Amino acid sequence: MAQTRESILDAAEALVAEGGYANAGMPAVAGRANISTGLIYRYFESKSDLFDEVFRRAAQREIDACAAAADVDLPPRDRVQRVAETFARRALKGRQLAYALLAEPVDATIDAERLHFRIPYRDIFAAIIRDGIKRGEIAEQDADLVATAIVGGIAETLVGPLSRPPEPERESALIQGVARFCVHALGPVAADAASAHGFQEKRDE
Amino acid sequence: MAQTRESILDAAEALVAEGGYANAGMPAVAGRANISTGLIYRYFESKSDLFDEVFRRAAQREIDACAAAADVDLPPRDRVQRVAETFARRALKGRQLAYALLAEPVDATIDAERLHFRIPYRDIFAAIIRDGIKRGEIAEQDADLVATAIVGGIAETLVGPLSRPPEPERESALIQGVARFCVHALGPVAADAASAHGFQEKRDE
DNA sequence: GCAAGTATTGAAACAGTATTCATTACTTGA
DNA sequence: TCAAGTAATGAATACTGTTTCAATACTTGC
Repeated sequence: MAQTRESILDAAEALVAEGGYANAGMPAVAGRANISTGLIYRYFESKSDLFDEVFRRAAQREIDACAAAADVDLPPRDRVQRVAETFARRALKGRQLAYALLAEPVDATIDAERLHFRIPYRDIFAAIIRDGIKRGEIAEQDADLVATAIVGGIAETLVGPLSRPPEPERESALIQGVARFCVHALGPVAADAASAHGFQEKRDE
Repeated sequence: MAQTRESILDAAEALVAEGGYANAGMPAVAGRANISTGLIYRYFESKSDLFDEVFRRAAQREIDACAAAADVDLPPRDRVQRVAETFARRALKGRQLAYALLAEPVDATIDAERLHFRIPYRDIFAAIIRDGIKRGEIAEQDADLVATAIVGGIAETLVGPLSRPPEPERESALIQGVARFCVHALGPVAADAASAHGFQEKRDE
């Protein structure tokens, strides 16, 4: 029954969202789903098989939300800002799950899944950057590299706060700061506007 | 004998540098150091105790090198660039060890050590940024946040290349790209020079 | 050369989980 | 109601390394 399969996935995700991956052993998943341990193995080859899917589903929701934030008719810098804010805001809402997706130590196999998870983020930013370069609003540069660095920067900035107890009063400043960082990382506007007026970029090319 | 202790640390680090943490079981460490497995436990409480120290020592060398790169009488943006280049260049040289320090999945206890490892890097960048703000060469902003994001950006950018076979011909572009990203992340020069001439920053404060 | 103390050995014990599988309980079509 | 087939159980097992410890070999002071 496909319903049982879903309930296993839901149970596993709920456990991760509550206490992290460390909290999600197979007996615990089974208990949460009101089934026996052994039954899980009729639906999933192995534990990493199961959690690969758990992480992929959770990641996909995040990525969809960011893709939606990117899908607006605004200048590239605004779109980068929107995506960064969406990423950060949602992570701070789903703290434990976000932490598990971003940083919690897990098995090597699942860690591979986590690396995949960052690629769609990178691609969202990279697409915006390429568009910005085409329009002349962002200087020529390696879009993939900068997009990767932006994703890393956001993640690193969030890991600290996510690993500590929530501090709601600081969240808004954090989100703004992260977004600001991302826009800055795009570099100054194309050469005509900035470099002629004192923006120091002599070492960049 | 303190010499035995050293040889254990050296053996453990050598194994990590050759095949990653996964390659460094206690019997392997003992074999490499030409002692018995049990003896390690007269010098170290536990495996994570041992590897905490291995990682700390290795990290300290990297941090010292970056601190030295930061310790020059140059404008803040140049200093950021130097540190970033040093970080990236050294990581690409000591690939396997750098990967273990930056990203390889390890035990939860050792992972904590890895988080500590990034703090000194953050502090190096944060100090430069504060100095730059004081001098008016960098716009007012949360120095710790930006420094954290920069470290995350560098790390994320390196993880991919470090996890794949070396491609020496691309390394120089990678190092330059990373450094460029870091300088950009500092934002435009203070308001008087840039914002009056078209650099878009309206959403930043 | 002999104790007393210290370093070293390595095989065996242990721990924590994932995984299996013989058994039992359902479900369904005739 | 009864088979035949499928879902489900959960205690036993397998596995993967770390950690222990009784036994042994050194070292050093007397």
